[in-house]
Amino acid sequence: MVTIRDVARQAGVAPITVSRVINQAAGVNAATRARVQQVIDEMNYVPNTLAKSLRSRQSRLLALMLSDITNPFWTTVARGVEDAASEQGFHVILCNTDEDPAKEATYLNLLLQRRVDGIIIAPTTNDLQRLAALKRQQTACVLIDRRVAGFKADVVYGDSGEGARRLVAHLIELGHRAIALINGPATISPAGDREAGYRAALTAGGLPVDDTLILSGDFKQTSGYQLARQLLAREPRPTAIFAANNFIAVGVLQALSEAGLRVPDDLSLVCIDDVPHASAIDPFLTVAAQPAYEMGATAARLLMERLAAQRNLRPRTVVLPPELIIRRSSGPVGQSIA
Amino acid sequence: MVTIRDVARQAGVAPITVSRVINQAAGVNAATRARVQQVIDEMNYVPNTLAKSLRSRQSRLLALMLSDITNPFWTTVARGVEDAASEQGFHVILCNTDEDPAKEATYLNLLLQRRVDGIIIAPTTNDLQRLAALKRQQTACVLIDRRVAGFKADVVYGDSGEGARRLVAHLIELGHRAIALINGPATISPAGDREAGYRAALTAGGLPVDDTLILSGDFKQTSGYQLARQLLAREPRPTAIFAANNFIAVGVLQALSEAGLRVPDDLSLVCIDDVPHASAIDPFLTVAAQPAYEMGATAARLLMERLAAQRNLRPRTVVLPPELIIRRSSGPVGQSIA
DNA sequence: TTGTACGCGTTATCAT
DNA sequence: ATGATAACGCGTACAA
Repeated sequence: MVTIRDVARQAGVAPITVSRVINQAAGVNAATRARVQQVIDEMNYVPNTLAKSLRSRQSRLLALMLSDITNPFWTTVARGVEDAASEQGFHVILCNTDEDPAKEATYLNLLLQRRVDGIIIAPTTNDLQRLAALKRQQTACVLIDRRVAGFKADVVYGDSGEGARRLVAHLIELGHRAIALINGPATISPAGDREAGYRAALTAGGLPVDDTLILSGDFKQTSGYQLARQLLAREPRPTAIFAANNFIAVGVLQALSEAGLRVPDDLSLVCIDDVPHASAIDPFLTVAAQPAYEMGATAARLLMERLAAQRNLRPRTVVLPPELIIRRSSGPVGQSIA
Repeated sequence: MVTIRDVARQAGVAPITVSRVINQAAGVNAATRARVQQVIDEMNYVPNTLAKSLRSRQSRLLALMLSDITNPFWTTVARGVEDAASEQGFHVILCNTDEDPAKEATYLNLLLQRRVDGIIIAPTTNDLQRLAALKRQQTACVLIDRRVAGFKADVVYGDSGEGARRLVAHLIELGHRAIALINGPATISPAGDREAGYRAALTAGGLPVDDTLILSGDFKQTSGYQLARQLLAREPRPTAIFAANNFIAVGVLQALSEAGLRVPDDLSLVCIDDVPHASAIDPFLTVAAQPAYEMGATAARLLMERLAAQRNLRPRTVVLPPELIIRRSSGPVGQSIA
């Protein structure tokens, strides 16, 4: 493998001069620069980022730790992160935690060893302790989608509380009174936000909150499916379901389909996070779409800004608004409502 | 930051001994090992992978270059790669090329500088020259989903030619005779395979091939939408459309929806690659699903196996079979067929 | 403008 | 079983 020394020898200059040419640093005679550049090309010299990083103490490597790259929401976040990062020559390591704290810990460990410059993470739990290693190693960090009380870091999340409020208000406006909530795990902030928004909307609409209509599982299709089955077995059954994310909504649809029920004729369904291509496939679903791409890009930019800053920046919080997408006015409410 | 020397000094041993403890190498007295380990824990020592990689000449870093992380097919591939890699302590850098050769070249360059151990790539074109740098730098490589004639590397792809054949045979069995193909760019091998499968199925079914029914764009929704509109304007219009991938199919659905046409009543639609959650949303679509997760995991394993091998392995090719998923027998053929 | 000397943190090699 | 030395490839600090 060709090294900077080989190039230097061949060009008849010192290694540092080659270094200056590579990094487009000032202080190199134009003629010298041209000659060195030519040798670089001729020899197919490829600078070694590893050595450079070791020396400069920055890897230009970010990590994105999320719960499920299969979910279009996270996919879009990842794209936002990746685009923003590559604009500034950063690379992104992708890590799937699967909501598993053990996996999360293992990854975190390895990433710190690798000296990534920063980590964008959607923590599996709101446990402050789990992120302590980041502080110890002084690795920059941005929380995405999920807040962790007491953890000093930049935070980027969608205002899903507001999204929840508007979705439920929409249902109330359509005449629904028995609106169920199928939520994710209470240990992460968006679940709390969404339940709060749900409660606020009911109260604002003059409706009582029926705690038995609030179910909690995780943010996956299976969970949505199982909890929906529980709801559908009730007598009378709710006339509308608010699914706390897109995968839960898909699970609900699966349960409805099995029960021979249709949306919106038999039951209304709304959720947080868009279901991509839903409009092309079956445009019934009203959703509060979070600006996933923006969330990712914003997180990456905050992180890189922090890395570039000379002094320590104060932790910043960015809350992005959701977009309500009403694909079809949910039509008449089903029969179980008087 | 604590270094291996700091630990060594504190534990009263040489750095190399600490190294042996970290790497669980043989040749360290149990008592010494325990003492060193204790110091490591006390001092919160985090080994520096950068330095390790520089010295050992391996980064335990893979890269995955694909065209669109937004497509569920690629998402699933990515997950397979990531899972297989992390099993062996490798990290994965994710790169979106957007089918843009310039982006691809830029990424490739940066990845080589970073000394990634290997690259899994779905090349934007079948241009051998574009991958020459990989050879020069002797960086291991696995082609995924797309072959490049003359490029000596492991290849993993789905047998989408067979998938195409079976899908079209299915349509013929249902009585269709005017079956259109909306394909991706001819410059990449899966597009060629799918057209070949399409032609083979028609011929085997005793039907003539009408070249005007074969349209080619790219593998994105917009392309599928536009080409579908062209097809629908024809008189008589085809009774079935074979979309060469899932995003094209979604574009077709969009066009159909705008035209007030329904699947399968007015027109049949089949495609390569699954549309996730389609079954829960509207189970009409017959697809030939490629084993995306397996493809990713296989590619990663081939790559890591090659890295671990002492000697040079011959290039290997793995072709994985598609799975035909018939979500609902496509029902009676529309009226435009006699 | 260009160059010399050294260090970043680790491991390979060889020695004890 | 343990250690001394050098080297991986580059950039900083300082010198010329």
